[in-house]
Amino acid sequence: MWMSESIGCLAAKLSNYVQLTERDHAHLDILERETQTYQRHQEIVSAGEDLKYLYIVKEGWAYSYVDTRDGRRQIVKLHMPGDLIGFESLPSASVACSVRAASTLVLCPFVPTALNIIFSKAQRLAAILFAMSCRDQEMMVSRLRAIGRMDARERLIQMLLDTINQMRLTEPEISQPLVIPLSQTEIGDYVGLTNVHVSKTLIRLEREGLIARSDGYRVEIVNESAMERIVDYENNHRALDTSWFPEY
Amino acid sequence: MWMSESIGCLAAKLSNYVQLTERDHAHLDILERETQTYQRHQEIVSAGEDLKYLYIVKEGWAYSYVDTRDGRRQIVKLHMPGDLIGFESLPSASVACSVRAASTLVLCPFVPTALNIIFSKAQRLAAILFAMSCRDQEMMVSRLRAIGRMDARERLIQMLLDTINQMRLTEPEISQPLVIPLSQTEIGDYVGLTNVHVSKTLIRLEREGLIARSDGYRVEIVNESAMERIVDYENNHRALDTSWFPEY
DNA sequence: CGATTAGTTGATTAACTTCAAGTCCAGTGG
DNA sequence: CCACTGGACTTGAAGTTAATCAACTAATCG
Repeated sequence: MWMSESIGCLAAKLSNYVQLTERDHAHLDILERETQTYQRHQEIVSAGEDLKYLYIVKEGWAYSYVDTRDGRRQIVKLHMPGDLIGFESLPSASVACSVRAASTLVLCPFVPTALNIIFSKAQRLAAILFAMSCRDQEMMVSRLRAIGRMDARERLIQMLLDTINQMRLTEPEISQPLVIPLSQTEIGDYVGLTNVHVSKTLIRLEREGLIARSDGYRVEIVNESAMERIVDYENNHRALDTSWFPEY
Repeated sequence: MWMSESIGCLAAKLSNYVQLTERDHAHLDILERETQTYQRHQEIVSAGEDLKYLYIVKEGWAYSYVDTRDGRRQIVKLHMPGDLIGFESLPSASVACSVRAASTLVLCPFVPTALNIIFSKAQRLAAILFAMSCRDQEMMVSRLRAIGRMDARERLIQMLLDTINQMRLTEPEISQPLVIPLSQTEIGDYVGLTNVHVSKTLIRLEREGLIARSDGYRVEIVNESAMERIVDYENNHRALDTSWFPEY
């Protein structure tokens, strides 16, 4: 655990959207004071526990997931640097989704009561957090559409586009091929398919010339616009509307 | 359009969770000042439009949905009295989900800039709204699990349990049989199935003695605990943890 | 070097969709 | 009052998609 000298990860992501004041930065620093490192596949919290911490992703990827008793798993969200983890657990104070490291991972844990200060002393920041929570909902809508109404090929295309666009948030000129630290079983758990069918469908996408793969893990999105047309894609990650934010 | 004398619908629902102050009530009244009535199946907003209003449901049911160009539809949420509509559209200021009346419906529209006042003058209420948004996410997690990893029978069971528990929020001792103002096509769009398969599966649930149906629209949940066991159900709609709320 | 994990492949099976026909209304107009 | 219409639901047959099962390959790691 150490003080971060550089700008925080959440602050970095948020400043893509809004102009942050000194005061905002000061409050955000409170949230990003502590860090904790995890290994790939390490379980960070398990569903059902009492909620102790919320997290900001500093480095690496994590994912939230839910299980059924008989072993089926659904991955709910991917978390990349600057993302917030655990807000769906806030209302009931018990963990709604288990969280696991998808790669080597650095998180900044903070206690929910830290929000107290933000709501009372930094209302504009509170509004920003609210907006991020709403944006999460927007992404869940798109995932629901994909899983509920798309076939395997479309689901994987949607996932790849979501992923690259989420990566671009922290690295706008991202270089291909992408390294996606998820096994095909995990990809299947994300899009609601089996690992076998993911394998077959990725091979199909490769034959169609939409993607290229190398080394087993690297994926290149070869024909992004064709893929966007197939799933009628729209990128959610645009600027924030701040017209309803409070002034200081 | 008329002033409401009685307690607002949102206020009524929130007071199931938290003790609202005079001040909270005053601010909530601002949001519930106007009302607008719609007929069953009437379109209230369409995806892609500029966001003009957020809504609170006063009476009746609505649902949010998304379409694909080729006509597939996914219903995202059901909205019942006291629910908030449209928060997923807030970040981008453009409507993310179309909204339609499922029954005769009364809504209270309010402009997003009204949130400005709540965040700056009623921080505790802002925290409550934030908590409601997080709770929405929690429900989306459960829907994602259902649609991504359950078969038709389990999905319908999950939907029925979600529905009755959501109804209990405003009417704790709800009387069966329930009247669910959704066609089987709409139910299918909600759970990611065709109307044909919904029909067959409901008949199966009826034969199994889990539900009973009458009049075409009425559904009775005959064996709720058995249904809860089948889908490993847990009811999200419990008390709110308010320990992180700001004081006034 | 065996042991484990991730991915691929093919055969079989199960679940769900599609298509098409038919029933049972409630509403409409002659 | 009755024929006509359209919507919602049901039913059965046929077709498709994805799951399951099982065997095999390649890579990694002690």
